[in-house]
Amino acid sequence: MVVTLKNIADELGVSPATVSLALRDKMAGSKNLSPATVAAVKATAQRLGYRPNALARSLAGQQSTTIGVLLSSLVFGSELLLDGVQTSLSDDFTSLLSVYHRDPKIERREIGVLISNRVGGIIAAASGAPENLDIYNEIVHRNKIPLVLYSRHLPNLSVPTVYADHTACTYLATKALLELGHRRILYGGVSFSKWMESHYMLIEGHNRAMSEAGLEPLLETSAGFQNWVKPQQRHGFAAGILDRWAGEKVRPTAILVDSDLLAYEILDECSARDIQVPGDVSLMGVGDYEFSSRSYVGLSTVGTVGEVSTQRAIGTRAAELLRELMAGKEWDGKDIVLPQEVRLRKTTRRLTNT
Amino acid sequence: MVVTLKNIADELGVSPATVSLALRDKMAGSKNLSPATVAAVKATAQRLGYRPNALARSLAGQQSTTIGVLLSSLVFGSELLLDGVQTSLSDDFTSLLSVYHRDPKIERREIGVLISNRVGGIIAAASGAPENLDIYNEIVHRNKIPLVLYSRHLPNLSVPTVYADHTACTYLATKALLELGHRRILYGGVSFSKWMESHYMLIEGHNRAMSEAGLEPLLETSAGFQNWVKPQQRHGFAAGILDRWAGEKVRPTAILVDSDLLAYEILDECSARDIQVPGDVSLMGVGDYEFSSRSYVGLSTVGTVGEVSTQRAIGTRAAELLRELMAGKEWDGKDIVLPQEVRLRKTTRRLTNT
DNA sequence: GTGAAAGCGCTAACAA
DNA sequence: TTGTTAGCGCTTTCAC
Repeated sequence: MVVTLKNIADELGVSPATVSLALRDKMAGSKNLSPATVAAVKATAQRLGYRPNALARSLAGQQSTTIGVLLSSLVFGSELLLDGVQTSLSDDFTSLLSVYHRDPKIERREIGVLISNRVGGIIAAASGAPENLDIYNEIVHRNKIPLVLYSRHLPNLSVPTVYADHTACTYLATKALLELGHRRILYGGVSFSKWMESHYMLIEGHNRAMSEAGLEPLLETSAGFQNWVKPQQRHGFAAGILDRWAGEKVRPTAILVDSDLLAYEILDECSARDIQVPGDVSLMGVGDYEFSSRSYVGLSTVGTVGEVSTQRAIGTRAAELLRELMAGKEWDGKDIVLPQEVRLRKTTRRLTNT
Repeated sequence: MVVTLKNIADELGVSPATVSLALRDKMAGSKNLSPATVAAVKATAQRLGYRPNALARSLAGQQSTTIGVLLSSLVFGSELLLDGVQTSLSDDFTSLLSVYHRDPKIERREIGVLISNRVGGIIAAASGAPENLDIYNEIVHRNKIPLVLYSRHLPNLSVPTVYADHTACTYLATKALLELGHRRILYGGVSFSKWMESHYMLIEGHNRAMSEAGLEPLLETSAGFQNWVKPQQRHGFAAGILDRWAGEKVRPTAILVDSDLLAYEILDECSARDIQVPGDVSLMGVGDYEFSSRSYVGLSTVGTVGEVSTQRAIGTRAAELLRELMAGKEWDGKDIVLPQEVRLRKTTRRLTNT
């Protein structure tokens, strides 16, 4: 029922090799098939409804048309990342999707799957868990699979990494709040693991801006393995930040959180507690996610210069880079750091007095 | 550098066949490897860092651990669909992701890719374009690849389909609005192609409820190939609906749109035009997307009974069904139709006086 | 209990 | 210009 190369060859009385070459227009150099046979082969392939077996092709040809995409989780925003990747290289590659739900055990297993499938390249959001460093090394050194990381680096692994300039995000955001006259700013951030580099870079950016202004930072952060995916946890953390805010003797006039996703939760909780934004408190996020720019949300935030979506930009850039690496180009040793800019909207206001 | 079965066999002085069997614990029936060799094989496989080649395995074993997921586009909500699929079967399968951006040409090509990759099963949002019906037939009849569709059926193809009860969605929504006292209701819907069955079912549900109440429906629909993905188009259609609303002699008191995504655009445009929701007009969507339930959005809508996300439920159910089909179970001929329920929130109000 | 051999569908040298 | 021959890494039947 399913047609193979050999079927076509038999049908035409030629050899499988000829069919193979004809179908792929491989007549470079010494090879030179007559246009007639090429045409004949293509015609009967068409007529028989031949579909090349990609597995056999990869196995024999020692090269794959599949790339692996490893995500830490599938949440709001992931679709844009994927779309960026997809759009950049779906003409030549198909992506094998893996998700590890922020669980290093699953991460390890999924990478194993990608290696087993002999993908031609991998784009991954590594968890950073130390016990999995060896497997990333295996990808790069043993299997020589081109790898592009995003969002975070991996220690002792020299591999290109794509990310939004984390420190700039919070540095710029804080500066913007300061310029609006805010002095008491509550910073809220979550980290999903103790190896989450961005978490610390984000805090650093904020601290630097505050100390440049001669102010003491006010941090409400949670480290450790959090399950951001579970709505309750996400929401619980937002509630915690607002509790902290409400509990301060002198209430902060602004809250800066390390992600728009968290800002949405804060907005939600503010709405429930009847706290006015920006009347009672200004709010700022990071990332400029899809809903932030809607006029009925209007979240002030930080986005990537020249890009609508940071997520999508990361996907696109990572894919472009991976394509080059797969084409055999040498990595120039530079990460791709997406420049950031503040986007002030409705959730922040200028302080008139004080 | 990369370890193969043969390497392990040589290392131990046994045959590749033995290694193959040992590694897969295949000692059923007549086969009976000594526990000692099995242990030895496993130990050296471990030590050498052996990774079975999934391609070779599939090729030789005539069965795949990969499934294809074909999406019409990657937009807000797709991540939940994918997460549903992923969570349901990532333990045994990896998914090959294909997106056709609502373009039947790309759809055709991507399906070709999935077939070429000899996936073990496919979950697809078919466009319904007539020129591609043959290729869906090819999947099912020639390649005998288990197929589960979602969102829409395909004519002349007897294949399980998973979808939210489209007619019920708008029927229930309309009834809810009627019960709130609304009489003039503007219905807005978009279709991306002329084969989009849900579009017509949704209109039908609305019409039925209206006619049961002895009222004339007021429709503002757009058929034909729209690119919903492009924000301008999406927004443009929302603006069109509001224009229509504003232009009516007797203004409708409620607007019902066929998707929360469209409702968000309407909210956005209302905010821009300073139209109060629900003060000036009540608004209702369909689908209960992630943001609708947030208290600062509070979109009244229709969701799947017992499920937080309809998208996720579709992914989960489709995956579960596909798994059964791949396990050889016969399809019982019934589609999976997700029951719907109205969820009234802040964007709708009861009309006090007519 | 274990091995030898054939073959999955294709590609890539090298012959002819 | 085309065919022959070996694999790619694995599974599976059948013989030992």
